[in-house]
Amino acid sequence: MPELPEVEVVKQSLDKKIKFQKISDVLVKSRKLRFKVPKNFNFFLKNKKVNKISRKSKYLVFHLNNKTFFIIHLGMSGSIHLVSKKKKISNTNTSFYGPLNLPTKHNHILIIFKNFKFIYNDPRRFGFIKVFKNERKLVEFFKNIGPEPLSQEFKESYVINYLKNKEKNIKNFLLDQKFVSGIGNIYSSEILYYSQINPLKKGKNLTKFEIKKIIYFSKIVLNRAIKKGGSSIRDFKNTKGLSGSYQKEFKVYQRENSNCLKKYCDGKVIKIIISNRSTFFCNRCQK
DNA sequence: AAGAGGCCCTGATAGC
DNA sequence: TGCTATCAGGGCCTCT
Repeated sequence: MPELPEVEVVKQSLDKKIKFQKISDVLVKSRKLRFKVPKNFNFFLKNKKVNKISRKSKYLVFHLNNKTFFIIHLGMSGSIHLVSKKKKISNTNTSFYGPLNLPTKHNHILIIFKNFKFIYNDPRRFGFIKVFKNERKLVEFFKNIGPEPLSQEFKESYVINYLKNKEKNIKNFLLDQKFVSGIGNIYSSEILYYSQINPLKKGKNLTKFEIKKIIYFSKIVLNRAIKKGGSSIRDFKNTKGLSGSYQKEFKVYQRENSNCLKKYCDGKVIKIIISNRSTFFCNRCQK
């Protein structure tokens, strides 16, 4: 689920609520995530304060007061819930992502604060948690992560140089976190729709103008999605309020066989599989 | 070295 | 009702 906009929305909500709060305990119900939850996770967090939460790519980064860090990646199905300890769970449960009601299954990690519980839920267990003893180790972990699409680094000269002579198609490049970090399967299709580029087009064949459009619309689409609280699909029918609404603005994603929404284009949205991932585009106006 | 494909896991949904 | 197959928003690893 979570691509850059969703993780950013979670980060913003969390930062407000748990900044400067002290962790009183950690309960690991299941260590079996994408990578094993470290054995010292409880010891590492207990009695520390969360100074800050930031986002890097699709990772949430928790800055602890003794200059150590831990990160959470939500994988495909991870979500975070804050539950007030004082009032009844059913009334006060706050979901920053996913269903408003707290799931009963797959609540793998509980981080206990003074007045609330932080719950990491992840049915598919593709998410993971890692800890870092110092900033150097954290930076080392992120060394292969490419520039943020919303940053100045993601600019024309960088992209032109990167895609030069590359056979790989642009859809796969947008999913390649080493090239640009934070874009996933939904937003890659949406960005290419706005850019009017066929997802199968090879990196080396992109024109300067097309590269400009990709950079421009990456920023537009992602910023708009953040503003809309991210996208909630699959479970969006039974979520309210705090879940995102950008799915209402999808132009191609999950719109297979529908008419292209571009003015004066009478094409249809088609779905193809690229590297085992569904890809949606208009075969008339995306060239 | 670059690029394609398999795989980790559970749940929802479609089709029979 | 119940079976099986297919598909999900990610990314690491292996193979060519």
